[in-house]
Amino acid sequence: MKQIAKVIVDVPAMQTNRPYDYVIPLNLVQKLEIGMRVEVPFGSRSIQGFITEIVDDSNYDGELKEIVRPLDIEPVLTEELLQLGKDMADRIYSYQIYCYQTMLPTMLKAKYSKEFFLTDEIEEALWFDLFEGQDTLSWERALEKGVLPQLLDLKKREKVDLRYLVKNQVKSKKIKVYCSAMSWLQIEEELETLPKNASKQKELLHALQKIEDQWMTKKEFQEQFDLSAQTVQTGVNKRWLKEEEKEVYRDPLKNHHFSQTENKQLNDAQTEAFNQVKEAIENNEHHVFLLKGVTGSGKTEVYLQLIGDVLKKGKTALMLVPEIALTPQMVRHFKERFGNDVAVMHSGLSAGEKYDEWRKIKRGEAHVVVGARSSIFSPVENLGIVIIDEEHETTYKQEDNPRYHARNVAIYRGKYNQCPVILGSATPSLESRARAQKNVYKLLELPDRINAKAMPEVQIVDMREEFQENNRGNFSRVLQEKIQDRLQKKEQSVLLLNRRGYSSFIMCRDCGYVLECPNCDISMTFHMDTKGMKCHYCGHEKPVPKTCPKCAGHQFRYYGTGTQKIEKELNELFPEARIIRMDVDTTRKKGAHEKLLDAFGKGKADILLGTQMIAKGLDFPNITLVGVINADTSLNLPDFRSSEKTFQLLTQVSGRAGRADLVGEVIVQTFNPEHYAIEYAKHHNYDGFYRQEMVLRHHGGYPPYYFTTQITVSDADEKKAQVKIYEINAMIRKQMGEGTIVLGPSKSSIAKMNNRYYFQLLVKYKNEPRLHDVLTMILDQSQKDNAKGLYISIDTEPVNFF
DNA sequence: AGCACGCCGACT
DNA sequence: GTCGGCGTGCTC
Repeated sequence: MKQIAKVIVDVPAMQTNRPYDYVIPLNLVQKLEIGMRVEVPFGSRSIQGFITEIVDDSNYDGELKEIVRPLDIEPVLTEELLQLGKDMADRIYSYQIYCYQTMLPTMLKAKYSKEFFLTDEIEEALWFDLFEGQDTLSWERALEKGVLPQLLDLKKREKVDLRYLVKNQVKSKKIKVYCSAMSWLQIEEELETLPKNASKQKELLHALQKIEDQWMTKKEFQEQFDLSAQTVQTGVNKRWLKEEEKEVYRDPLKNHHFSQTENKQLNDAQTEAFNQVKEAIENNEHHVFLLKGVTGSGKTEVYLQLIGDVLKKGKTALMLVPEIALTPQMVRHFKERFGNDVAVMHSGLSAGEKYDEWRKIKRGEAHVVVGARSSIFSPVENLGIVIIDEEHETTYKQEDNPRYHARNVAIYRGKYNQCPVILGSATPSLESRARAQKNVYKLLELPDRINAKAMPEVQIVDMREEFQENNRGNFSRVLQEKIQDRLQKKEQSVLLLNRRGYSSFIMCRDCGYVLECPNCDISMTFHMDTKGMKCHYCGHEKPVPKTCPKCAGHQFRYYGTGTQKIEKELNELFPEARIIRMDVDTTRKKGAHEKLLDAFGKGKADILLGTQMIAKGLDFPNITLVGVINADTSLNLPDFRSSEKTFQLLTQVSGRAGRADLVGEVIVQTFNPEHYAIEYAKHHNYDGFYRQEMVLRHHGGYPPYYFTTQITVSDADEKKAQVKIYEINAMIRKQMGEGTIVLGPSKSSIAKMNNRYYFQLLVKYKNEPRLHDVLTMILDQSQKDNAKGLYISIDTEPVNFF
């Protein structure tokens, strides 16, 4: 019987966000499966697609085309992931094709190209001129040579034609391995014929007799039998050794050795939490647990033992960690417990390494996946538990299309697989904590640090007083004293620079002019390393102006506290101190992050100065002082979550001090010492903060009391974007019910980015069954606008407000 | 997203 | 009268 494949094609548009039917050619009938990538003709092109279904007949009126070829031998998406992608696209107003592509390593994304080829005889001179003696000519090359019009003309006269190519990028790493090419007897004969003084070669032959048909690399050969590279090469040249290519995984951790660790004894609270989740595992029940444990309360050990439990049942485990917390230290915990059964996925891996880790998971060679946001899509089967550590982190929400939240995907997969989901945090998001309050999630608490150590003492320093006392620097006198004290005691200090929502800029001293990016509507950032100005949004760079563009003044004042500036100040205050600076600039290179932390851990520096990235996963015993240089830059952002984020950050860094037998101390410098987020952080009082913040959210009508959806319109023409947002605004307001609040429309706070103008609208609602249809309709109708360069984007539950 | 088809202005 | 601009709609 004729088989039809339903295919989601690689065309990201609302009109093509549905399966297209294709005939499966006879020779592929048994070979194609759902979840495979295929090449299909689409219009006049040839593109990639995903088979989502295989059926017997089609409703399509026209003539069906055939699938050209499969791009995989095995499916790359499981049935679960296919379903997930479909549901997800609908919920977050994205396209299925975007969702599927996000689920896969970039290596599995097809590359497209097109080339000209001859269909008829043309003049030899002309052919040579155009095709340079080749059969085909790529579109790019034709463009480069400026012969595109000529070729298009030939195409019109049917002398040449265009061919569309879909290139599969998949490349496996291969290494050469060697094996003896001779039998024992042959080797004996060979030994006879060798001259007496060929002692090394004799050694090699004896070695060959020992290994029989075992394959190994040259290097392994050398090491095992203590031979030189030259000797082995002689063996290869004399054909004593045969050569073969073997596919290997790129192993980013090959130079690391992990010793096995055993389960640690759990304390009462840990045991209680463990048992509750274990029960869900045993009964194959889906529950969401909110594991609230202060820093150092041993959440990780609970995770490890639960994963161990899941593995014993023959199932798999998914563990999500924020990208910046995915440090070698963190990974080590898992590798030490589960060895090679762990696959690690993070942004530091090359495309090839990511693909290999992905394949290990896909083939069931790794049953535990530890990774950042996108690892939630790992192709694991038989899922037994999903853990999201630091669940409050906003990095779990992807900021561009598809705008998914890993936490929601986790819960989806937990339901699908009937397994528990654990959301862990010392400072849960208000949303999650509120759900636990309503018993939607089960609350599990680890209230104490494992070693029964008290939380560090937090001292708040009022920087306004420092200013009045004429201390204009970034270090209060108290903090200076404490740092000096640690230097003497040979203990380590960590200094955090809160850079959220913050940038350094320059201002004219005469007229107050601030240098702005010509493409975007924000001030440009001054960079110490290049001594130039840079725009954070579009990357535009220019030198610091000599004179003010507005008033021609010569004097500029440099504002802001970049890490480099603080480091300089620190150097002047403590010339003898050894400082490690950690920020985007010093950690850009691969492995730099690890190196710096490692150096600090080994005591090669006295002070670690850094941005947000040092707030997590730092676990060194010798740190007894944590200083927060500017607690409140994140407090005054136009974002209803600014207090929550500040509280989380302060609590997070406080946990870094004094974990071992040394007492920790925390100094928080601020201009708002009486702010409740800072007050509650000082007392390590999450519950107090939660209650107060909930009251404010209730008054303001914000999550978790309301759901939010943001609609953004952008266009190169400000007027067009504005007209469109008002149009949408009118439509939404007409359709929405009583309890729904629509804020805006308004200009985005960064109204212009990359020469595009942004307008937005925020819908706050408790129960709005029609919203989904209205928004889907708006997207359906946006096709023409899209073609003209006007974009509409819909963000459900946005986490960052511009 | 591309690409073809189709309807209007500027020109050989 | 034709070339080519872009606006519109379709792609199994």
